[in-house]
Amino acid sequence: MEYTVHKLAKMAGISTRTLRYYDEIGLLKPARTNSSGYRIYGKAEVDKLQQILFYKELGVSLDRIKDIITSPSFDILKALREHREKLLDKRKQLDILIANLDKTIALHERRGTMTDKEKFEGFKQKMIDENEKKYGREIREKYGDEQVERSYRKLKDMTEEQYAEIEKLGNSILETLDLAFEAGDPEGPLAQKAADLHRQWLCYFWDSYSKEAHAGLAQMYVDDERFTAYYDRKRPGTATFFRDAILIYTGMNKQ
Amino acid sequence: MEYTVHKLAKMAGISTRTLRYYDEIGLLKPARTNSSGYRIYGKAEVDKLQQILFYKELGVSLDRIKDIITSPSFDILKALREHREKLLDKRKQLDILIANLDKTIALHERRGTMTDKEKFEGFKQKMIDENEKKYGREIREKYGDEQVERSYRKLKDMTEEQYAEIEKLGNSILETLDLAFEAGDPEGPLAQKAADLHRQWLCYFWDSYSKEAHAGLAQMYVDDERFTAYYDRKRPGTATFFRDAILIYTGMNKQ
DNA sequence: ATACACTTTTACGTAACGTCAATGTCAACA
DNA sequence: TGTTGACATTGACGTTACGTAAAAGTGTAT
Repeated sequence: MEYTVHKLAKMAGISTRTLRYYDEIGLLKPARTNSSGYRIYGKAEVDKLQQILFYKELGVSLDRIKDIITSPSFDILKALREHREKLLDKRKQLDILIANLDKTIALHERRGTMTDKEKFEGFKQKMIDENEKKYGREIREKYGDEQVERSYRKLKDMTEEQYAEIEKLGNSILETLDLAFEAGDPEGPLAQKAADLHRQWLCYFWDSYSKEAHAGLAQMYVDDERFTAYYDRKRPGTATFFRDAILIYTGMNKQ
Repeated sequence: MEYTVHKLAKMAGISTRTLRYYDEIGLLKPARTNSSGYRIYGKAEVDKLQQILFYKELGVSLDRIKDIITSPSFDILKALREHREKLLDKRKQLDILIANLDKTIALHERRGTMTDKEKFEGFKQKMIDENEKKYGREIREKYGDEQVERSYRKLKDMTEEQYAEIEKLGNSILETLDLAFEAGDPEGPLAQKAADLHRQWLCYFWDSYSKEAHAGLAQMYVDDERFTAYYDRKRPGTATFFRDAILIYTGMNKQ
């Protein structure tokens, strides 16, 4: 059975242009051409086209498809696995984009409905964005994408009162921590109060609190110089002191 | 503060080419050019570039960004929502691609580790079991216990090469059938090729082939909803189409 | 004979730049 | 003051996988 471009294209559900293109790049050449230069495809070409379309459906580039179907020694499995990795990366990127879009849409929505709170909302969004930009990777690596997503969603859904509460809490932590640092004892009541305030603060962002995660975050405050700089900005050593206090608070200090 | 292309590009983390391109398409024109034609950007342009990059991060096209930032009446929310929908579609497509890739990789892996006799045997046994569980009774009723026993024994005794061949045949049947169904003619070459492949496939299981049995099985593909569901999973009507093709192939269509 | 369906090659357009190439400008140093 | 090196300009081609003409020839039916 022989086919002209039109027939083969219709059968395969593609355009004649595509067939001519495949001919042009040497992916699928016709069996022969007739006296008028018309392309004539045979059975073998139909099979080959089937294969090509199969891999194309998987999102493989024509270049790679060429490798796959022309050289029999080509490591198909490896190529497919690599391709899979690429697709996974792409999807991750998409997820991030969608999450950001959601945030942006929420921002615009609120701006449209609540002109009064515009500034407030803007600030919240900015805080999310900045947080993401600064610590996004580390936090994501340590706690996983989902945890971060939930945390952000929680922040987005907060009421103004809750937000004010968080801010107040944050200030309390710093004040108490300063006093505690002056007292010098991470086991003392002030240091333990600071740790407890910090736990409360965390609970605004985490939907499940665990001593282990709390202790882990405390360790990060010491390991990551940006956190350290933040807590040490008044007096060096505060970050380490705070970590010790939290380790004692969580009971994670005895390993 | 005024910036030349290089400075602004470095500050924003993009290339100078990008800035020139944005100028070219009228997305971001410099505040002025100096006597030598150098592009000079001011504070307003910095802000605008920030906006542009923000929307770009969201995956919005430069064309749309232009709309968004140039006309203040542009319905940003609507545009963002539509964009979100597009991204969701894209992700869905990606998920399907990945799932198909997984299946394909699994298939190739099985073929690759075919030398490992254990896995091969295990899979063969699994196939027999599944077959027995699914269709055992019907097949036994229609063709008798002995026939089924012989068929299973045949499958168990197969060599790896034969087994791979069967798998390949099975896939060929489905692929060819799909194409044939699109072509729409059960008498056509593709449909008849599918029927012929199916006969070859059957001959791996039956130790005596007959047109009558083949036609009978084809009818069962339509009568039994599980077979129908299998062949119709892509496009409804495929099972019936396949039966018709086989009836023509076996010459059993004129009763 | 004419209409109509189909074929061919050639070539530009797509999105968002990367990457030369050829040429001009500016600040600094010997 | 001349030269060097870093920076600027415009112009143009390359990228993917075709879509979409345009111009011209071919096949078949009426």
